Amino acid sequence: MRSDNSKIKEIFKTLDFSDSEIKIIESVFHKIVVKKGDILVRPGDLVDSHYYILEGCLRTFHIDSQGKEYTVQFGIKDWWISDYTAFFTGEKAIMTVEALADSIIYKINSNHKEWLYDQIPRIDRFFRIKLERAFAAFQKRILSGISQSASDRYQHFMATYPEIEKYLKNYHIASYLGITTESLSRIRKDLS
Amino acid sequence: MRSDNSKIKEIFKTLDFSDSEIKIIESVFHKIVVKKGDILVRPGDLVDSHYYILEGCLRTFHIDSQGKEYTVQFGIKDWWISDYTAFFTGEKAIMTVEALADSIIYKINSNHKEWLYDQIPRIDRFFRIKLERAFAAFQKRILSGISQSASDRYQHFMATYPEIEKYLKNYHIASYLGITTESLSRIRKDLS
DNA sequence: CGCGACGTTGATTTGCCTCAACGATTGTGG
DNA sequence: CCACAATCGTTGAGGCAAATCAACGTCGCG
Repeated sequence: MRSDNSKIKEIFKTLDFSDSEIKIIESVFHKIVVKKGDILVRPGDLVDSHYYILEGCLRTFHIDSQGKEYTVQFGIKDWWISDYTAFFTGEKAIMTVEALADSIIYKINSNHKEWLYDQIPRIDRFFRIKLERAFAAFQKRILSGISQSASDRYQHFMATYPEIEKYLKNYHIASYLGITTESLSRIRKDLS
Repeated sequence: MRSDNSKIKEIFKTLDFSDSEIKIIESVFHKIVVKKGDILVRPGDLVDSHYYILEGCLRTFHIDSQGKEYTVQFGIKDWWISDYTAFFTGEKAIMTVEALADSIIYKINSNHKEWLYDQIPRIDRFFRIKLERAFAAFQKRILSGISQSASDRYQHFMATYPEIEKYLKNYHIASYLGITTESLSRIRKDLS
């Protein structure tokens, strides 16, 4: 399968693989095509999958007891997404993972991932580095959350992730910033 | 050196090493003893070290243009600490890492760490798993920050990390929660 | 076309901040 | 070891940012 082959190369574009390694990797990645609005993970699920976004946009969010939504992460092309708390710790999901646009995803499950680490050890390093960068970004976001005003956080978000904007409704952004849609509306008005 | 040897085993307690591996690891870890108030990383530093806390307590915090402090992370026995944004990305530090008590630290620098990954590949996995757990904890903290009131965040923090409390002043906790010391004082009053 | 989802605006309330003053605690030098 | 200063924590009054509640305009889609 030549075309799937090239997708695998795209996922791990910083690594070079032999044909036999590509075969190994292909055997544990599964392509899923989802439509806007589709849900990949629901609260209470056991999350044993990690998702690579080849195309489209997804978000991970939590719904509290009052039904309010809080977005923890957006993901677009070439990002990985899941409910990481559940995926890494084995706890049940408290998050929902939802497609914000028609998307093409490559999915790998937890056991297969561990197996893959054994088969091709430099993939361990690959994911460690991905994780390091994501971790650094989260640290910055925590700092932003405790140190900046809503307006500053909004401007910072828009400047940092301009490519994501086109997939988002205002209420997605508000739920990411931890403010209401009304407040976001007023912030946008003040800035214009 | 029998005693240093045992410390290495403590740092990597989920792994088993041969004597020659222990020698390799010892050669890249350096013990530092710091006093309460000592600074390990300053804003503007190139951060090429990762710190393992054998004993004591440290924190990583940011100082904004008005001189206000925002604590991003505390660390106690058996935690790792640094300015991760700087350490992972190679950017200059925007954080300060400070000892909140007399502490015993084991320090490894970035190049040595990469070298160690090559020498003993399962250490890659060890750090990946550490990072996964830290990442999950950060995701929870972000959610807490955007979804909970200051009082809820305070109670959640105290319940989750009771062992850290004894090292902290109230203003440390306030700077971690993103509130003022006055607000924290009032929250404590309301809860009692 | 008509309905539901989305975004905006206004009035009011609330949670946390700011500024200021004052106890309590800690630590240090005489 | 005490005295005193500095640091830390608490309390009060007032202000501001963002939430809440409510109404209404707009847009996109079945």
